[in-house]
Amino acid sequence: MQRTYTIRQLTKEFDVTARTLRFYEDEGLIAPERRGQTRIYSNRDRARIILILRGRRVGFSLAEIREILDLYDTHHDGGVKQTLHARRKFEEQLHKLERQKVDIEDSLVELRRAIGAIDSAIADGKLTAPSVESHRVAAE
Amino acid sequence: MQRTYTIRQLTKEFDVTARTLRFYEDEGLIAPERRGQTRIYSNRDRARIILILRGRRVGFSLAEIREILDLYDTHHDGGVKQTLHARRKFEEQLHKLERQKVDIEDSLVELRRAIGAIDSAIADGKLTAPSVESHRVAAE
DNA sequence: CATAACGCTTACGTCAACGTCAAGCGCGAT
DNA sequence: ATCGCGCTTGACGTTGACGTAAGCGTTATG
Repeated sequence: MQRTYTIRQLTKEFDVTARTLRFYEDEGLIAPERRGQTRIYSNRDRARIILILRGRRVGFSLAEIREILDLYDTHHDGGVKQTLHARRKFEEQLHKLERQKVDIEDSLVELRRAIGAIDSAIADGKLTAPSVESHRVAAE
Repeated sequence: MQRTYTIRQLTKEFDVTARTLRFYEDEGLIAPERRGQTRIYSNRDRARIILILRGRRVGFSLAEIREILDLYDTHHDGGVKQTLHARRKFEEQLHKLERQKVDIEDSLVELRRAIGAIDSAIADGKLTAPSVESHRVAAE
């Protein structure tokens, strides 16, 4: 198991640009070490990137993602107050995602219905007629 | 069942600004009629708005949403080619949403795990100690 | 040793999705 | 008749999430 990664390795693995990874660093989402100027990414950094990209795919803003990452970092060594704050935030995200899941399932149902309708129209031969633009429209 | 709506009614119903609805019109997502200058939204417009907002919530861009709406409009009266194009596009969206659903489910699992961990820490009384900032830290 | 290949910083550019004025029109109530 | 309200059309501003170009240092390869 590799311990460290260059920026280039990660860009290829996750299909993001180096600009993006540096930007995430500027925004405080990751903090790779340096050997001189050069960034050295650890497995921890890599794990965070995976979380970031998944968060991005499900529609979280970078600010929200940063907040979650911070909570994961700090809710252990903070006091009760910090921990309860983290719990509340986690539940917020939870509810947001649950709503989103419903939206997605509804959309999936509709899309499958639309595709099914197209397929049965094709099966019924209702679409074998060429379009309006057909060059055979007047023959028959 | 109401047949038409003012812009204000819709902004209240869906909690969006009038600016947003006008913007969607500029972008070709809806096309309400006019009584003079004033926009009159039909049930069809309203249905499209519902689709737009749900699409937005699940992370589609307005361009993607417009494409889908256009497909719903035109794949009926187009020829076979149009219809098959629509089918392909619908399947693209379908796969995108399925991937997204997996991401969401994974995120939900993690969030529930994190919340569960917090809860058991609390139940075990491992969090009753005040934070570092405590005013009683030196007494004992 | 020159020239990629990779890495860095700084800084301006871009695109989507609206927000935010500014200025004006129609119209029902006072 | 004018007040204010709601609606309208520009047009510029803003925010998030990067893209892109300039310019430079380091490593490796023919």
